[in-house]
Amino acid sequence: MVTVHDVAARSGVSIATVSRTLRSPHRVSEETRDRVLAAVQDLGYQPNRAARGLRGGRTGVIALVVPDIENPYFSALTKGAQASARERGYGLVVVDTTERADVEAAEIQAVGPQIDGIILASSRLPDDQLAQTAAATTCVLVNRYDTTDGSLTPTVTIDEAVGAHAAIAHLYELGHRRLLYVGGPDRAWSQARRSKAIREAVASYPDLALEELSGFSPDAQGGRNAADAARAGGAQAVIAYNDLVALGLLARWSETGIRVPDDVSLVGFDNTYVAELSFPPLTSVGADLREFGETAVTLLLERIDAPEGAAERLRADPDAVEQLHREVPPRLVVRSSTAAPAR
Amino acid sequence: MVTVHDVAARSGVSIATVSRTLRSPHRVSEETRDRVLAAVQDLGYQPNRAARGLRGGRTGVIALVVPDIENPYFSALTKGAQASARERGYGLVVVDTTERADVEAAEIQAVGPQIDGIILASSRLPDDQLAQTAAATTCVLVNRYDTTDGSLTPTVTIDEAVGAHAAIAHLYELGHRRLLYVGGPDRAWSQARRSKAIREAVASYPDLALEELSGFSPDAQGGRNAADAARAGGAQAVIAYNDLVALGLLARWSETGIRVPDDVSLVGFDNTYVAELSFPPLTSVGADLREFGETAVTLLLERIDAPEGAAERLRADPDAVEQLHREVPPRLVVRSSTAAPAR
DNA sequence: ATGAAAGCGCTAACAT
DNA sequence: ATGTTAGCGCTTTCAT
Repeated sequence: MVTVHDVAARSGVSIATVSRTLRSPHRVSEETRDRVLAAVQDLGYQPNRAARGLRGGRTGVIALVVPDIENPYFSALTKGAQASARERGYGLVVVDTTERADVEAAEIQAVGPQIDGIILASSRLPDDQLAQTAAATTCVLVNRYDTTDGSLTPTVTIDEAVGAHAAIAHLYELGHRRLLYVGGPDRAWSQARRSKAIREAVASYPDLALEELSGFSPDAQGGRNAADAARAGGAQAVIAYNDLVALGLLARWSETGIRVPDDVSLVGFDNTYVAELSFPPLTSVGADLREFGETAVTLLLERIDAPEGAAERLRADPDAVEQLHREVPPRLVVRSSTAAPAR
Repeated sequence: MVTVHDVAARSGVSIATVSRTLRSPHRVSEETRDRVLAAVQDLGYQPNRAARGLRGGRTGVIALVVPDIENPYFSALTKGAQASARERGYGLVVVDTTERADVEAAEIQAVGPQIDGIILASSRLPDDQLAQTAAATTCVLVNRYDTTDGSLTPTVTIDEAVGAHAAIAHLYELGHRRLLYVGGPDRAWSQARRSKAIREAVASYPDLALEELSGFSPDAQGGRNAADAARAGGAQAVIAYNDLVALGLLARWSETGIRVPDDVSLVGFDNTYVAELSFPPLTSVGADLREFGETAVTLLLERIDAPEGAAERLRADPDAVEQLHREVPPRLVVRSSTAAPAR
């Protein structure tokens, strides 16, 4: 292992100068700097993160906590976060909580002291625990708000209203007037928001009817379970909680001879890559998830690098508070699971 | 932050005793141990990994390097590795190389010194670079061998022969006699092995005919691209390089009115969760990928914890060398994409 | 502009 | 069985 001492010896300076050259180059003469950097290069010196972390209180590592890394939504998010963290010289530790709040809490506890910050994606923690975590750690929330008054926890969310309007407008223009929303688990934070956004979007069209089913697990099995009930009401178009639910609906319908989009149009949410895997490929509403992950990392690193007392300054500045919350507008991607209703 | 000093003060012992209580409990009197552990509990003490790493040369972190975390194969692998690492008190840093060998090399370089070991999954490195990396770091290879003579790099692979035989036997028993294998990229390490295993399995049936197409990208697009050519030869059953390719074939065939399994049977590889997403769901051959990830972590930690000189002892013991290489037998999971050929 | 030295939290000799 | 202490590699005052 190459250390500062090796570099110092090689370039004929003290270890302090080596450190300075790397951390604050302007405080070192140009001549010395060149010599040191050359030695760094020659020796392939890599500062030891553990040592740096010990001294400076920073570890150069952040954590991303997700409910299920196998879910395409979170793997896309992880991909973006990972790339962004790497680019900025941070390591990314991934924690999969297997959808369990207790595991999530335990892991935050265990990993918290060893890292510079946490990204909590679709946290399953109850509100009070979330607020407590947000207060105790440097963290960024994805797909969830800290509902505490005056909370300064940075947040990245989807603008559900934009997404819902895009989906509803698309179906309306195709000529559908009887819609059905197949929702996710009633306890899910996104389910409440998404459902509300869809109801509001529908309400802006006086001649649109909306039914709603909910309580299905947010995966393909949930869609399969919903499939028969979803056809009972005679809706012309179905909007699913997410792409996996949509694929479940599609699979079960295919078994029973119901054709998409001939018999019923189908729209998914999140626009994950699985939307392109099915036949027909799925029309879906979603933001760029990788970008989503990148944004979360950016926000977190801003937080980490913020000088002490920045929070107080923020609290005073209402504009800055807005900066903390990024609400990303999703796009509608039309594929062939939606079409005009049969006459 | 709670340190050993806080725990020591609280329990009225020295910091050394605190450390001992945690590292080697048997070297501490039972009475003291209880007192220290109580203090640890009360204060919520968490040993600082950076400090421990600095002292002992261990960081408590391992890295998993994958070509693409969004690929369901690697996200399942990651899930297993993550769970296993966490269980044993290790952090897991995930690195996504976006399928690029240069990124992979650079990341191994950057991350190597800061961690205790690396799991290289489906490495895209050329043989010589891989051998060099394997020699220079504590690492475990997944889905790839270090071809160096006498290499002691632990390896986890799929037993392709078992998988191929299972798939071919299944199709044979259904009555198919004309088969087609749609292979992946010609340069891919798995493609060569899989293709060979399939040819050998087919050869054990005198009345089986096998065609082969290859060079397709290992994703749904690759499958779509292969779809038309795959029908040209008139094969009764198609075996795809992996599930994504199979889904691509399926999607394109559905567009053109070709029905699975009525017109052609279809088998995927890897048995990822996407195999269950399609209609019809995919018959697929694969090992339990989470277990695969767990095995890799186990092997790596054994390596990390191995005392100095263990390598020499290993080299002397031919049985132990076998232990280094785990070849996992996959299972065939029959779903409805395979059926007897129409008469 | 540069160097000497303290110390981050921990573990492992060494001493008692 | 327990305490004292050196030192891992680094950053950061404080001197010079």
